[in-house]
Amino acid sequence: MARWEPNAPQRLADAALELFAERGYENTTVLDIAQRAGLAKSTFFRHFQDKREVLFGENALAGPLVAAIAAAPAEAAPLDAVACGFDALARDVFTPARRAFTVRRRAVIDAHPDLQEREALKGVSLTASMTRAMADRGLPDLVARVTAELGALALRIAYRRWSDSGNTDEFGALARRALGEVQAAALTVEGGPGRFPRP
Amino acid sequence: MARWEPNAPQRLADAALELFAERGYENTTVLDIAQRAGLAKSTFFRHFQDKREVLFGENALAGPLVAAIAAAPAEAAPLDAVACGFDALARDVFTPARRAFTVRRRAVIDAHPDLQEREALKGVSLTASMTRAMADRGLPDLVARVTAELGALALRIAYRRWSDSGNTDEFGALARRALGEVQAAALTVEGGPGRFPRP
DNA sequence: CTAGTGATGGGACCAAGTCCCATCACTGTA
DNA sequence: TACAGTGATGGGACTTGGTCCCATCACTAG
Repeated sequence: MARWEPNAPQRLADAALELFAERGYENTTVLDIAQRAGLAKSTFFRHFQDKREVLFGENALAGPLVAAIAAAPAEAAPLDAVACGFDALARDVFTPARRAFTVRRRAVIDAHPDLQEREALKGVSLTASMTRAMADRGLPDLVARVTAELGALALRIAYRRWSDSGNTDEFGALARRALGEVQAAALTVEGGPGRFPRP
Repeated sequence: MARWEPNAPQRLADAALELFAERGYENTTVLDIAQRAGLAKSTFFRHFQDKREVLFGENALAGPLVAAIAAAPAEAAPLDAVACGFDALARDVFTPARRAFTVRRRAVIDAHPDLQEREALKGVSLTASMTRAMADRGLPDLVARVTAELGALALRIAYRRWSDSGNTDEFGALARRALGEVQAAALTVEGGPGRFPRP
């Protein structure tokens, strides 16, 4: 069924990002956000669990990522399946059109610990989803977990670079590069039975 | 300088854990906690940043861990330095005497998302500390980061097992075992240039 | 005995978040 | 056209987390 003005959640999220960027997260009231969106405070909480969630509500990450990992060839190595997931994100989520939004959002989150805390929780949740996805591919639990941790690390690195206003590479390239770097670093950490730095 | 009744923060933390365990985190107000500790609400916020922090205030993890990693032999492999850190935790923090407390705390945290969110943030912070500690040992940034992530994973696994009421092993043994398992899993993930499962 | 110091008590105050109910726009049906 | 039903909204009352400020208390040094 339609509404007066459609897309209330989107309008709220836009208003929130604007206000957070203008005067900061602390100096912005939920009432402020709702009023700028032309809505009431109670309507805000009908669409978002709390004030922080307005910046994380989309959370369209886990879905495409898990689906693409599941769809990766059965014989693909663990981190290759992760790479398939990253490709899906580059295609469906982290598109060039959304980069400007992400850059602003990044700055807002970096400016307030409450938002960083929520981001940390989202990260844990996403890693758990990746772990399940890898386990569903038949990997032993711990291997799935390590793969997910390494993948999550690469994703954070790539996302951070993509959110950097000075960077114009597309997300797919950044993600593949980050994954390769993490893989190389992991090999160095293990470095066979030897020690680091090698004599 | 002394006070009326000493150890206000400890009394508050004890009262909070009791009340959270009795009636749940949601059904316990800060006023309840303060009154059970024989203090005022404003005194609670003088000792803890917020209601969640009363369960995390100690946070004595990073200090000993970082110090022991720094003190590890210069020629030790990255994960061996991490193992030194775990030994320090077993000696100074996760002592048998504190296990009962940890078991109760674990149950409380597992019962409420707000506390899990705070725990996630503490985890990120601890991983960052480990990353710096490894970087200070001269490791390249990414190698330090991967080492810290793998170490943090092993720590979470060991801590979870140690907090399990059915387990009576000392923390040191659990940590060493977890670290070995994570290392083995990481080798499987990498598995050289090949694929998994290997044909 | 007195002044200084640090911790505490307690109340006013703001904002987050919950709850509930009236109201509005729209839809399908008679 | 009239009317009931549905889902989203408005708005106010209320609880609680969290901040701020100031008076007060216990203890200590002189």
